[in-house]
Amino acid sequence: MPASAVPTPTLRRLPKYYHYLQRIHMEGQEIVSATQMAEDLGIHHTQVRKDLAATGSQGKPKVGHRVADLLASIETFLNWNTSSDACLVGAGNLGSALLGYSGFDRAGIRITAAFDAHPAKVGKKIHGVPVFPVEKLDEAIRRLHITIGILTIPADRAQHIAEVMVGAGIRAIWNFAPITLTLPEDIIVENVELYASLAIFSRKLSERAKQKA
Amino acid sequence: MPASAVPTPTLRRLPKYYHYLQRIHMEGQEIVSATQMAEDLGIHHTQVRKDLAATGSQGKPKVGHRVADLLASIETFLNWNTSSDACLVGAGNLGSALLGYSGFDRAGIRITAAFDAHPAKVGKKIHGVPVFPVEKLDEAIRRLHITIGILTIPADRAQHIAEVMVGAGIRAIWNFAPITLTLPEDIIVENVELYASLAIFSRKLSERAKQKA
DNA sequence: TAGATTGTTAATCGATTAACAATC
DNA sequence: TAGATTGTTAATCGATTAACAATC
Repeated sequence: MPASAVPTPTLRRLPKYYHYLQRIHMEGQEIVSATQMAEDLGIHHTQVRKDLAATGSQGKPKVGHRVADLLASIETFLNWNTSSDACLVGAGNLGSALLGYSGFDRAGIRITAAFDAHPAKVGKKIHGVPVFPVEKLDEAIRRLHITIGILTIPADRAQHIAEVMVGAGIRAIWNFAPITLTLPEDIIVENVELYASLAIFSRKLSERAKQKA
Repeated sequence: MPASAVPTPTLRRLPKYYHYLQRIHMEGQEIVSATQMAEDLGIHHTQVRKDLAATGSQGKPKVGHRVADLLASIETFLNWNTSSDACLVGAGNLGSALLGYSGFDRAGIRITAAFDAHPAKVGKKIHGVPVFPVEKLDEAIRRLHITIGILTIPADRAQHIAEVMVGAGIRAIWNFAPITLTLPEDIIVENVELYASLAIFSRKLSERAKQKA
C-alpha cells in the first residue's frame, strides 16, 4: 500500500497549525476545537479536520482536541522530534539568517557546519556555527557523514555546489537559490520559492492600482 | 467583467520562468519555445503555455517566443517595472537579509526605511538603508507616505506592529512572521510561509527514513 | 509543402467544501 | 437527553493534463 500520500497543501498548512497551537498552549489553553482553529486561522473547518486527521491525531466529540496532543502529532508526523545534521553553503545575508533561526533546530535540522567562498567569512562563527572554506565541502561532508544540505548561494553557482554535495554523500537538499537543480532521481530536493510569494504580493498591489485608476 | 482572475499557482510559477529567462537571455539566447522551457524547468508544456498566455505574451508558431518579450510581459504583468516605497520592521537576521536583496528592488519594491526595537541597531545603516527606532514608525510612514510594509519581527509582536502600520496609512503588508494577522478587509496581506517548505522537506526526509527501516 | 510550434477546448485529476452520521 | 463536536462520505470546484485545430 502506497500509504495514500498526504496532499502537499496539507503539509504546507501544518506549520501554521503548529505555530498557532504553540501560541495558545503558552497562553495556557489545553483544549481546542477544529472550529475555533478554523476561525482563528481563516481556514475552512472541514479542511482543518482533514489536515489534523492526516497527522494521526484524534479528538473527542463534544470536547475537541488536546492542544498538547496536536502539537505532538504534528511533530511526529513531520519528524520534527528527531534531529539530523545539516550543512549550509553560502553564509551571506540569507544564509546567516538561517543560521540564527532557532526554529529549524526545533524542526529537527541541526546545522553543524557552514561553508563560504569568501575568505573574509571563513574561520568565523556565525550564530555559533563555524564557517569553513567551500573547498573543504566535499571532505567535511564525508568526514562528518552529513546527509542534508542547505543551499543559500547565488543561482549561478547552485548547480555546481549541489553536484559536489551529492558526490560527497548528501541525500537531500533544501534549495533557496531560484534555479531548478538537475540531480539524480533519488536525491530529495525541496525548493524555497521566496519570489513566489513576492509575485502574489506584487500582483495584488498591481490589481489595486488598476482599480483606482 | 471580473477579469477572470489568474490562478495563484500560475503567479507562483512566474518568477521561476522569469529567473530562467534572465539566465538564458544573459547567455545570449533570443528565442525560446514553451517546450524547451517545460523540459528545463520540469513543468508540463501545456502549463507553461497557459502561464505565459496569462501574462499576455504571444509567440509565433514554428518559431517560439522572444526571450526579451517574455521577460517584459512578466515584468509588466507583475508590475515589476514600476517602483513603490516600502518600510521594513525588524532589522534582525531575516530583515537584514531582505535589506541586502537587490532582487526586490528589481521587483518594484524599494525599501527606504527600516525600524527596530533594539537601540543597538538604531542609527546604523544596513545595506544602505537607515534603521530608525520602532517608536518612530507611525510618524515616518505618515511623513514619507509609505503604503507598503514588510514585517520581519517575531510572531508575538507582529499583530501589534501591523496595526500601527495600518493606522499610519500602510495599505499592503508582506508578512514574514508565522502568524495570521487580523486586519481590515481592504488591507492587502501576503504571508511568506518559510515553514511550509520546511514541512514538505521534513516529510520527504521522514518518508525516506521509513522506507529504509 | 511538411512539420514544429502555438494556443484553445475538452477530459482528467485532485483539493476543497458540503452534507451527514457517529459520539460523548 | 440535547447539542456540540468529530470525522467520513459525497458534491463541487479549480487546476492540470490531454487532444487537437490553427499557423507560419
